Amino acid sequence: MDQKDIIEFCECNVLHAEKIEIAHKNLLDNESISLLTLFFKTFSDPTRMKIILALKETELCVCDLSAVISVSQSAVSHQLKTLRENRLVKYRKEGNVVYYSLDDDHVHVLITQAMNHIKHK
Amino acid sequence: MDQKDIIEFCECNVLHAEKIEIAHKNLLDNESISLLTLFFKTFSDPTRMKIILALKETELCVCDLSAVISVSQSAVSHQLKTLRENRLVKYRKEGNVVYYSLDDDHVHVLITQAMNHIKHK
DNA sequence: TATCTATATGAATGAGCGCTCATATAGATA
DNA sequence: TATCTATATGAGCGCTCATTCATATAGATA
Repeated sequence: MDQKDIIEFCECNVLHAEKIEIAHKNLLDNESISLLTLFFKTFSDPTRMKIILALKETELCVCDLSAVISVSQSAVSHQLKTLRENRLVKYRKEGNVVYYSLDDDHVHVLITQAMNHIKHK
Repeated sequence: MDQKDIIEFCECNVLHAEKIEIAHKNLLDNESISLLTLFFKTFSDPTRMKIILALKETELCVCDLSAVISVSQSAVSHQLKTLRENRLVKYRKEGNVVYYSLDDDHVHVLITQAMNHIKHK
């Protein structure tokens, strides 16, 4: 997209060409934007956040998770599916019990940083 | 909440008391969970993400933002309101032009880390 | 094989939210 | 003062999604 196309989109006239050019360089392609926002969306639900926190140190079966975070088994299963699809949890089966654990430990680094950000506001 | 209350919530019986205790210690209070998930939710919308990326190096007026990310002025204004309420952007007025900038530079550290996480999957 | 149990999943529902459209507001200028 | 411009905002619409409820599935046990 060149400068002319950018400027023609806007309905007003107070455009700052140099700043726009700088800003434009920091944008990402649509696929990256999509991946990024979907990633953050995974952390934007209380039930999923509780699951991730609960799994910080130990694996848990679905029943354990349901009990610890006080959410119905079905709701937990639905959210585990989302977390699985986003590769944030993995699981192992033992009989008909399924044990879930974090697929990526350093996810908690992100959460901790977010927490610090909130506290300092 | 004591162990008994936790266990009574669940409808099945495969509970692992020791693991549950460990998991329970890592949970946060409801207010912290709410703050955390709301924070992440702010980053889960493509328009808001584009605004944050565009403001990485330079301030921009609403018109610039609208042009750079190819979103209507009204939609940009609505999302800027959300970003303002979450203290992620600040603004200064000059006449009837409003210049927005990031209120917290190290937000980009979080985004970069999320990006790395996605790439390594 | 028949049943019990742990988990998964489809459908339906209701709440949240991002957009558009119309309009309000505030500052600048004639 | 009257109008023009940049931005803000309320209402309404359509879509997404988290939950519940009912049921399916798979492994274990009798």
